[in-house]
Parts: sequence; C-alpha cells; structure tokens
Amino acid sequence: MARERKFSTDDLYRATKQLLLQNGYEGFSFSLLAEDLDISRGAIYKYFDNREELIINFMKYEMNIFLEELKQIERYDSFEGKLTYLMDLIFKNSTIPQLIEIGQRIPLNEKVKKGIFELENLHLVMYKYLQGFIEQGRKEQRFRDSVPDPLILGVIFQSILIPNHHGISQSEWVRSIKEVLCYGFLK
Amino acid sequence: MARERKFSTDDLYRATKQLLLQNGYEGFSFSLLAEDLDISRGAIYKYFDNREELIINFMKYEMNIFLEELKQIERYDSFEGKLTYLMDLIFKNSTIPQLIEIGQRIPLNEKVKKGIFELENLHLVMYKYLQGFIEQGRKEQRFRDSVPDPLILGVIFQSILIPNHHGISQSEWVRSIKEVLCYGFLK
DNA sequence: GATTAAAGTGACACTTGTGTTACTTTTGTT
DNA sequence: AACAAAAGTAACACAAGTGTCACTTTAATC
Repeated sequence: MARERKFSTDDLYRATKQLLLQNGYEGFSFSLLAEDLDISRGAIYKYFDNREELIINFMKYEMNIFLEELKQIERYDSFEGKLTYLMDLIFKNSTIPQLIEIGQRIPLNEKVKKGIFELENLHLVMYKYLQGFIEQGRKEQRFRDSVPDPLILGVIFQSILIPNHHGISQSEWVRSIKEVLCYGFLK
Repeated sequence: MARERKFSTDDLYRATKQLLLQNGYEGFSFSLLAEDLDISRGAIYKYFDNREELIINFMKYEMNIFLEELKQIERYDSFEGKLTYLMDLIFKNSTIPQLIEIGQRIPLNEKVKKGIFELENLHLVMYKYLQGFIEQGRKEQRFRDSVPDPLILGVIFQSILIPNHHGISQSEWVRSIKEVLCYGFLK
C-alpha cells in the first residue's frame, strides 16, 4: 500500500559516512546530505527527527557491524592470534576511530540523551572485548608492565590516524606500524 | 592620534585557539569570537578580512613560536639529547598537532592561497629540523631499519592525541608514551 | 578647545541551514 | 476506477552566520 522508496536507510548511512569524514561533525548538514542523494531535505525528516538523531543511529549501525567482527577475536586462543586479528581488523576498519572521534562532538541534550546512552553502551561492549585481549596478554606476561592498559589500546586505535603523506604502500605502511607498536622505533 | 585598542591581536589569537580546539574548524565563527571577547563582530574585520585570513595568520603565529623552540634541538649533540628534547617539546606543545590537523581543513581558494603557501613553508621548516634529527638517528644506527622516516615522526606527533580517558597523571602518561614509542608495548 | 584618525559599533542585505506543514505522487488493495 | 497510505516535494518562518558601511567614540596633536 506504499510507494517505492527513492532512497534506502543504507543510502543515507553511506552518504552520511562520506560527508562526516569529509566535512567533520560541524560541517555535516541535512542540506548537503539531500543534495548528495538528489532528494529533498524534507524526505529525510520522514525517517530521522534531526541531524543528531541520524548521526547517532548511523554510528550505532557502524559500531554494530564493527562489533560483530571484533567479537570474532574470541575465536583465537593464542595471544599472537588475537593481536594479529585485532590489528588487521582495525586497519581494515580504519574509519572507525575517526567516526568515534566525530561522534564525541555530538552535544548532549535531552533530545539525544537516550541515543547517546545506547551508543556509549556499544563502546562499553567494544571495551569488554578489548579488555579480554589485554587481560590475556597480561596473564601471559606479554606486555611491558610499565605501560597502562588504556595506552595500549590508545596507541593501536590512534595509529590508524597517522597520515601517510608520502603515499607509502598500504601493506608496507601497516607492517611498519605493527612493528613500531610492538617493538618501538628504536633498535 | 589613535584611540586605545580594546583588544589586542594576541587576545584574538588566544580566543581563536580556544574556540578552534573546542569547536573545530567548521564550528569556529567570527560571531563566537566576538562574543567571547565581548567586542563587536565588525571590529574584527578591521584586522582580518575573513575567518580564513584570521585562522591562517593565527596558525603562522603558533607555528613560529613552536619553530623557535624546535630550532633549539640543534643545541643537543647526542641523539639521546635530541630525542628527549623533541618528545618533551611536543608534549609541552600538545596543541600543535591538533592545530595542524585543524589547519588542513581550510579550503584552498584564491583569497587564501598566499597565506596557505606561507603556512606550508613553515611546515617545511619544521620538517627540515625533524629530518636533521632523523638523519642523525639513522647515521648512528639507532632506528629500526624497517620503519620509514615519516612513520617515526607520525607516531610521535599522533601520540599526543591519544585521549587519556582514565585520567592517568600527566607525568605517568608521558613517561609511558615515550616508552611505548621507543620500545613498543610488547616485552 | 578644535581637529584628526584610528578603534569600535550596529544595522543592512545576503546566504545557508533548520524543522514544519500542506501538498503532490505513486502504488497496492478493494 | 476509486481509495488509502506511504513517499517525497516545496514553501514558510525562523535562526545564525557573513561582509560592508555609515556612524559614534576616544585620545593624541595642534
């Protein structure tokens, strides 16, 4: 009993992702989004009350996909297996740390409180999986004792964001980053 | 023969810095700036033609102060001396990497071409000093051969941006980061 | 005290974005 | 064919930003 949709929620999310990464949180607007998808601005309001609503739901969508993959880390028994899987996963999902950063710019107000809460829950789930990995590493005495847990996770997540200005090939770049993170840049 | 100034260029730069770090490039406006300094928007136009002009000049100002300090790296002869000085300098100027990132969001058009060019020149000067440090490290065989130069600089600059969500004390945090960068997080 | 010129203000016309609403289009169901 | 209902549009009133310009304020100089 309904007309066929001109654009899917997936279309919205795809364009949202591109615009967010390109223009940042403050540079994103429904106007840009509508223009990008060649639809009217009003149509978007049929599905999302406002910018924040859309962005939060998009973030939850991205997070869930990422978590689905991160969950698989538990398939690996060995610390090495988990470490390699985690690093590869993060380099494959290199936009996740950027999006998380952007997500933290959403101003918290009554309207979006619930959504933000749910998004933060997903972050906690992510942290839970990561913490499992860290604990195993500690138990097996693999990590430098003097380096705190949050820093281990921090350097892994942040290393994705190092700009490769010199256009070093992806495989070479990733291999080098892994090496620096594990063993440092000094001999 | 002139009236006393209500606000100095330094006042502008101070407020600009704060607003840029808080709101990002797209979230910065002359309106906010004027409000912050309790002056009229029109007054700012007496000194800067537009937002981009102001931001670029502010960036040049910040870069010059930073370069003045970075230059001092050459006072140290030993590689260790230079490395320690560089790390401490970057942690002391932790806003520099953030500001450089923000600066890269300025859209290049005819109006700002000259300013951007001059700002990029300052980046090259910065790179020159850093490259001197890298070369000495290579010559003295201190660096892991398999890690490319841009990545060594990249991890140093990016490490500042790792969010310390758990509020680990500054000194402890900095010490740990140095350790991870030099020797990695694995034993 | 009058003059001068820089410093600062406030209002104007304009642009871009928001959220809402009455409206039109499309398509399956009766 | 008529209808129902969801999908999409276009226009409105509003808010916040821009750049400009005629104006006022202030303080040094004659």
